[in-house]
Amino acid sequence: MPRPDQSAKRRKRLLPIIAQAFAELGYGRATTAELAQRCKVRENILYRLWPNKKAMFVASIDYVYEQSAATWREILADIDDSADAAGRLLKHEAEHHGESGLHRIILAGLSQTDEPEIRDALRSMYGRFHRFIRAQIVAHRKGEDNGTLPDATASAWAIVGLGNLANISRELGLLTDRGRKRLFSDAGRLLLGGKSS
Amino acid sequence: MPRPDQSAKRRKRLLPIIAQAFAELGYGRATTAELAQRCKVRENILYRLWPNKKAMFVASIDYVYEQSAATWREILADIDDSADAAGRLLKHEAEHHGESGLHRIILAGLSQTDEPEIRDALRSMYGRFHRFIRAQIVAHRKGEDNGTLPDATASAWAIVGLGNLANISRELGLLTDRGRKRLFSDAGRLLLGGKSS
DNA sequence: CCTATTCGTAAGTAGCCACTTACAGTATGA
DNA sequence: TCATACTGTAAGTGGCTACTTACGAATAGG
Repeated sequence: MPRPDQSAKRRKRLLPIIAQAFAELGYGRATTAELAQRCKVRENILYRLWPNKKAMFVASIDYVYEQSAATWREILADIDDSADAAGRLLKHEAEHHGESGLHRIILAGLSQTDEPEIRDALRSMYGRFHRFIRAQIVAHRKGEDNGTLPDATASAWAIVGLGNLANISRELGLLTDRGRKRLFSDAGRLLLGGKSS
Repeated sequence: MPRPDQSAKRRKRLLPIIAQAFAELGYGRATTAELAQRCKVRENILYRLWPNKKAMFVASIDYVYEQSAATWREILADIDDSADAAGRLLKHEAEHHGESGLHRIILAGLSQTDEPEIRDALRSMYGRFHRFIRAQIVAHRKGEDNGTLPDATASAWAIVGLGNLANISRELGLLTDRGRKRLFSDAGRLLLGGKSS
C-alpha cells in the first residue's frame, strides 16, 4: 500500500487560516483563490480536503464555537472552587469579548442561511452556546428564590443576545469599550440573578 | 422644457419591492436582474434611479427602520394617555416581532460591512433604534429609584440585543413563538425596570 | 523494484452578474 | 410645432469565481 493519507491532519492545520479569512473577508469576498493563497497551496488542494466552499465555511463555524468553549473551559478550570463561575465568565466576556475577530464568521453566516448546511451549522452553534450558558445560570442560581427573574432558558437566550449585540457593536462601532463592559456587567448580572447583588 | 422628472416618485414606489427582494434573497442572491424582474422593469431603469446596487441596498436598510418606527408611532398614538407606553411596545414586539420579514435585510447587511456606505447605514439604523428605545425607558422609569438596574443606555442596548436575537431565532428556528414571547416579556420587562412588577 | 496512491503545479472553463450602450418612442413646455 | 428631455426595449460585455482536468513527481508498502 502506498503513501498514507494525511488529509485529516492537514484539514486541522489549515482550518484556522481559512476561518480567519472568512472572518476578515466575509463569505463572498473570501474567494477560493484567496483562501488557497493564504494557505499557501493551490485551489484544487483545498478541494481535495473539502468538497466545496460551503463545507469549508461550515467547518469554520464549528471552529468558532470550539475556540470560545476552549477559552471558557480554561477559565472554569482555573477556579475549580466553582465560586461564582458564571460571574467570572461574564467578567471575562466584558473585557475580551470578540477580541479574536472570529465572531465575524457568524455575521457572515447569517446572510447565507438559505443554504441548509450553513443554517444547520449556525443553529447547532447557537444551541451549544445556549446550553453552555444555561447550565452556568442554573448552577449559579441553585437554591435561591429568584422572585421575578426570567427562567434560565430565557435568561440564557437574553445573554446570548448580549453577546450577539456586542459582536455587531464591534463591527459597526456602536459602543465604546466601556459601554460594552457595562453592558455585560450590568445587564448580564441582572439577567444572571441569584447570589449576585 | 420637456417631461418632468418622476424619479423620486418612482423610487418610492419601487423601494418596497426591492427591500422585499433583499429580505427574501439576501444581498448576493438578490441580483440586479431579479430586482428588475420583480419591479417589472429592465435593469437599466433601476440604474437610472440609483447609481448602483449598493445604493439600492442602503435605501432598503433605511426603509426597515421607517417601517418599524411607523408601526411603533401608531401604537403610541393609540394610547396617548401614555400609560406604560414602553410596556405596550414590548408586548407588541413579543407578539409580532419580525412578522414582516424585513429584518432579514439587516442580517444581509451585516455581512457587507466592508462597504463603508452600508456600514454607515447600519450604524445609523441601530443608533435610531437605540435612541427610540432609550427614550421609552427613560420615560418609563421617571422618578423611580431603580436600585441595581443598568442605566437607560445599557438597558436599551440590551433590548436591542433581544430584538436582534429574536430575528436570528426566527431565521434559524431557535425559539418557538412562546419562547420568543417569554424572552420579550420576561427579560424585556426585567431590563425595562421602573413601575413594572 | 514495482505499483498504487497521494501530492504539487498549471491551466482552463462554464456560468454568472453588475453595469453599459444604443436607439426608438413619447410627453412636455415654449 | 418643435426641440428637449424622459421612458422603454434590447442586447451586450468585461471581469470574476467556484470548481475541474491533466499530468508529472514523490513516497510508501509488498
